[in-house]
Amino acid sequence: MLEMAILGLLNEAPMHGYELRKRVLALLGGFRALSYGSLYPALKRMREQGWICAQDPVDTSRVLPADAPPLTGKRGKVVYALTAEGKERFQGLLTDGGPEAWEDERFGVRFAFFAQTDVDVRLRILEGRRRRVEERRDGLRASLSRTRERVDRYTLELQQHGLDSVDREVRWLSELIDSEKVDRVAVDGNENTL
Amino acid sequence: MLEMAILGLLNEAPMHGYELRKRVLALLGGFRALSYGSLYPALKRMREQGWICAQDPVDTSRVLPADAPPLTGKRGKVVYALTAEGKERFQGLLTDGGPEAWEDERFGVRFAFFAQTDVDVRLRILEGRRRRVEERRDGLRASLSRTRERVDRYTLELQQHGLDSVDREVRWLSELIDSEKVDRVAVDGNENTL
DNA sequence: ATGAGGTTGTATCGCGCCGATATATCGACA
DNA sequence: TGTCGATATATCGGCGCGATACAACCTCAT
Repeated sequence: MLEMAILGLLNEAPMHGYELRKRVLALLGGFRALSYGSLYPALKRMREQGWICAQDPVDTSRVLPADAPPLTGKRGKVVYALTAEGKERFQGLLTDGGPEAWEDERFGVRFAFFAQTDVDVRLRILEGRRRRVEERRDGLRASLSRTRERVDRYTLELQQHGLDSVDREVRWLSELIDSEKVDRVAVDGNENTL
Repeated sequence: MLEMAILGLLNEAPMHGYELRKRVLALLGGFRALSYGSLYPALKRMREQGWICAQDPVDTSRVLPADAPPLTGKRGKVVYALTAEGKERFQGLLTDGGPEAWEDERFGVRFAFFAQTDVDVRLRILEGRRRRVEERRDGLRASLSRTRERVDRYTLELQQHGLDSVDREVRWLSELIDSEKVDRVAVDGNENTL
């Protein structure tokens, strides 16, 4: 969800919408897009919620000539910043390792801010995510082996490619989990190695 | 888009919504989901468009007792079938190799019905798709090499994984394209091999 | 210097799609 | 007999997208 991405980026520095969008796009590495049609409504919602506040300079430094046009727009740059509640909210999201954290929509954003989370939460989310993806993989595998003989080449190819993708994600997650466990042991100084 | 998936499946056999959903899920191999919140409105839209018609038996075979409850629901199974216009529409979609055919949302469905399309359209779509994915890959690569030194491990890992995914899709598409070209040469009997 | 084109920047509209939810029927099995 | 799970239809609120409009600014060739 956008909420966390916006909170996380504004937590680093105040920004206006346009830059926020570019940063989110870069952050997620193409995992998810972010259109203006989502961004501005989201900012509005979050302002109403009290997570963020908007400093609107309207560029009063510029003097308008007397015969200025109707100036219907008069939109100035709006710089957004986190409020105290916003910071609190973001910290809450960081600490939360609940099931929603490993669903498709949230996982990417969640992962992008892993550096600000502690090892236990990271592991919980990664393992939850892996279980989730494994379930999908098994479903796909079953469905594929059931229909393998009865469908045309392209349907097969598509399903196989889908299966390969989730398979790859499982492997990726497993590597990350292993790596986290090594780190944790190094930090814990060896209690319950499992 | 759902429209084509529904048309394509109903083109094989009439079905009711519930089964339609299962078939679409299996067809796309997890590429896209399909919730009831999309399905039923889509069916409604398509009925209004005249692509499909609904045979509603309402189960009149069953005799209601005189003291029957309000029967607020009284929903019977609705079997949907393609109309002549619907078949025409589906054929039109199959023949169309326009740019929308290789965008993310449509490509999966489009590909699932490749068996009913001819080689030239298949090649056009596959090559369009490859160009599209290559663009994204190059953008990602550039962004990654720009920021590589300035971001934390997890952001890097996420972006790298995203890049690997699109890279993999490009390779997949290339194999498919090669394979199509071999087939075409075999059929054409060798004119303009390129 | 002027004006064309590109980038920055804010904002809205319609609509597709999702998740959650409500409701009803049917078969299986205890 | 009752209850559970699968089958089945349908709606609601809300999010996110693509398209679009608008406006200010910068650069660069003419």
